Amino acid sequence: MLTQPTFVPVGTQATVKSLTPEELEVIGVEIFFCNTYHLYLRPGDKAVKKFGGLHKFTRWNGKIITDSGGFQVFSLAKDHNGAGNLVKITEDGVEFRSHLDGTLHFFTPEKSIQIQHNLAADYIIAFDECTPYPSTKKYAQKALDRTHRWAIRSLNEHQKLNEKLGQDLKLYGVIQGSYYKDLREQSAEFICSQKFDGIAIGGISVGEPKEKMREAVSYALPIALKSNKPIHLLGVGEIDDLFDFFGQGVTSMDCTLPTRLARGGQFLHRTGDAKYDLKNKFKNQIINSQYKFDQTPLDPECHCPACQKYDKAYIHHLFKTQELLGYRLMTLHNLAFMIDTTQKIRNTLKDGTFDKLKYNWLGRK
RNA sequence: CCAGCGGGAGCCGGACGGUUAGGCAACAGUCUGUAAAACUGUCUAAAGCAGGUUCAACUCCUGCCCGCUGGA
Repeated sequence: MLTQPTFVPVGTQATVKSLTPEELEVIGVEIFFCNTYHLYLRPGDKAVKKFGGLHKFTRWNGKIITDSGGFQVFSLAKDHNGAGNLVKITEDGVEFRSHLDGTLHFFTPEKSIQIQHNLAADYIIAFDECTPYPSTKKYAQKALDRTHRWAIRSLNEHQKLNEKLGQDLKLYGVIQGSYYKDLREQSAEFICSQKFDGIAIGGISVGEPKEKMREAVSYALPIALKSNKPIHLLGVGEIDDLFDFFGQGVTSMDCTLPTRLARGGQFLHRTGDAKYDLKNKFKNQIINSQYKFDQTPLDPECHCPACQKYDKAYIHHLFKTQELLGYRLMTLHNLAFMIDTTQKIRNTLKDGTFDKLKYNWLGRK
């Protein structure tokens, strides 16, 4: 299991977009996140199984964690550019309409776990329902109870398959409960009482104000910590989040942000002793005209291959011209920035200077 | 010199006797378990020039100017 603060990049379709596994290794990535729903649709979990699992398929020597498809219960249910509702939730499971061709698919907790065992990542996640923000308490309670029943079904199926297939995958249970204190506590108690290998906190970063997100975590985290199991935050990863949550004992978090920001043209950086700027949040747009003649690296202190060799003017140009290399260099850099920052947090948590580092970065405790 | 076609934002360009696109570029912003190399916003002005017809002209007519193509 993961034992120290780890940032987990997202590689939904068995690839961290634009980078090779070798490049991930170079910048210090230890693990990335794949998605059950997407890989079930393409190339199909059976196909991946035939290839010998995700590690052999991708040639990635590090760790892999797969999400259960639970987030898609939330994501595909949202109106997306006028597209209709693609999911239907029942006690037994969730009916998905493929976003690719509209075909119907039904995920039960058992099915999600079966797919994940076929994909054969190192860590897998119980099937849950990620409730939207805002949700009424009545609905949040109903969804939570259902998620708990699904948790047990996931756990049972998982234990069965580990035994049957001679695998040793580790399973995370997911705490839900929306933004209600008692529900979060109730969920944390329940999930921690089960035989999960790790505890994930989900249903956060779904469009709520950041304060709300911190609150939701604060309800569940103290209980989760008592379990002495690794704690994963699902879908969290702004720079301040790394400090706030790793600092409180969270073991890992995954987030699409650094890779997605990179493709959107925003680079993460910290120049000198700049305090956390609520406005720019350590990021800037490389396509802005101010960088056209800027011959300094994205971040002068960064040791990633992109920063060692290339300057902003060049990457600015690559983005202006929509050249593929631009997306690659920016992704490389943003991930390296996340990994390096996490490494600093690891180090200072060990030597007792974490608070100082955090204050230095964020200008607050 | 003759003929044909054409002249509209920085560029391309549809339509149309009324209220009048759209795209690109430019500039800025947004993104937290990826339906995302995406999305949003700003720029929203004019019709080569001079007349004419009309209640109303970018649109129809005349002349001139300029460009492209073809022909002498």
